[in-house]
Amino acid sequence: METHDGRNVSSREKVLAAAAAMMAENPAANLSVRAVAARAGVSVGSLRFHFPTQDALQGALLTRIYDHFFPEDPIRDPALSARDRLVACLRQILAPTGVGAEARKAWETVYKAFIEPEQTADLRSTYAGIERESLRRVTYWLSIMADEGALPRADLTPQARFLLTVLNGLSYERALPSSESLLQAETTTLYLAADAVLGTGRTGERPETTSASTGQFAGDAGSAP
Amino acid sequence: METHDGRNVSSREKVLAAAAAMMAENPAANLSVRAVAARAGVSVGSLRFHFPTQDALQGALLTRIYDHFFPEDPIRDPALSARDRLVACLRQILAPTGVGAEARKAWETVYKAFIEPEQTADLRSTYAGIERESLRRVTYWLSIMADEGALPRADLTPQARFLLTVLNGLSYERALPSSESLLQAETTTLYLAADAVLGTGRTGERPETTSASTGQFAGDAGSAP
DNA sequence: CCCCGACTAGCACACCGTACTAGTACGGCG
DNA sequence: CGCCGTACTAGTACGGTGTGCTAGTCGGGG
Repeated sequence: METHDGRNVSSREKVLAAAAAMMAENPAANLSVRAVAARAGVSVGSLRFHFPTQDALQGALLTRIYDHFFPEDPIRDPALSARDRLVACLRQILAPTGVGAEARKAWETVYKAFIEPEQTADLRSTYAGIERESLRRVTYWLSIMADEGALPRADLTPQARFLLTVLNGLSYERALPSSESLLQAETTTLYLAADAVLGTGRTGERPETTSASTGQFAGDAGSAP
Repeated sequence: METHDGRNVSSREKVLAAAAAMMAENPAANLSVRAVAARAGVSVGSLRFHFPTQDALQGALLTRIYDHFFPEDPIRDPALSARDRLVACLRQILAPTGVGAEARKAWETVYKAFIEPEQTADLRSTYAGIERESLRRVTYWLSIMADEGALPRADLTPQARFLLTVLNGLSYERALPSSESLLQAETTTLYLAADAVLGTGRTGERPETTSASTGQFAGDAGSAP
């Protein structure tokens, strides 16, 4: 916690860890400046120094989560419930999108590649390949969960397509100028989508069951001191 | 106008009118208690008396506006089931997107308006207004269905946001070169999304005592009344 | 008559995000 | 060595939000 030793791990990291932990305990929690600062044991001034705006905090937290949420495919992780695993996997797809300017850059690429140019048969087939690849990946995850009985063994394509649509919407919203906190909205939406496919968690239910999953990465981040 | 004549038209109506006017002038405007009260020429206390919570104000305003502008919203069609009505309403939002080249054109507009240019505060607020408008509309639909008991009465924002994300994903996919039959996939996805928020369509489908009293708003500043 | 309920006004409170200032530790430089 | 600039922290202040509480006004019915 020294002010200026070689590693400035002190405050910035503590804040991030605290915020992650709070998110883990309750995804709907309000990550207010003071709450996070208190939890991290730093002052709001320090927090503001490292994260000049609330958006910055949320952005950093978002990238942190997606960065090392899980290095490899968490689909088989036995420590996680089905819906947590599914959400983690979906986040894997969402991760390369990035946030903020990065997300906009990604969308520029997509736009110039597939939407702006003339729609030739060649272009179509190229995109069809990409789409099929994502679809295959999601379907693979779903099939594993179907094996576990988490959802009925039937044609999983509609569900997979549905999830892909949600992911498309989310990445789209990442590129748009959203003034509101992306973090919570995105998490909630992901769990809603997972529940829709898995049949778990009726509407009114709170997603507090996620503490297991997010808690893991939170502990990872906060283990510094 | 008098305080207590037969009709209490005085304050309640003035507040509603003021709020509607403010929203008409600037959809991105923040309908804060004090701003609306000042505009209406009443005190925040009076406003609070008629609309005990901000949600109540927004709800009343929402019904008023949409009843006036969209009298034949399919949301009221008694011949349709809840999920059919919801899907029909969602299609209303999706409709202006168009399909094929038209959808790409629409997307180009959005791209050049909100993603490509520099992200100024002005741009942000403009988009925030649009987003909030859509969110309001969807929330309105959901609130009606909540009145019917089709889904638990709680904070409908997450669900509405979820549906908007799905719509965003769908309109995005309309712009992309998709070789397969868009219509069927879209319909399936829409119904999956509707089922996700309504809780219908699942194999088990237990009516289940909705945990209405859940303090699902632990995140809501923690000030539980 | 007086009292009661509908209504109004206004302030107080807790919380939010952000700006700003004072103070402290450290490294480099004359 | 002393000095200064940089990095960082703490604390406070300001304007904003939604909500609760209390005192006060009005009109009509016991």
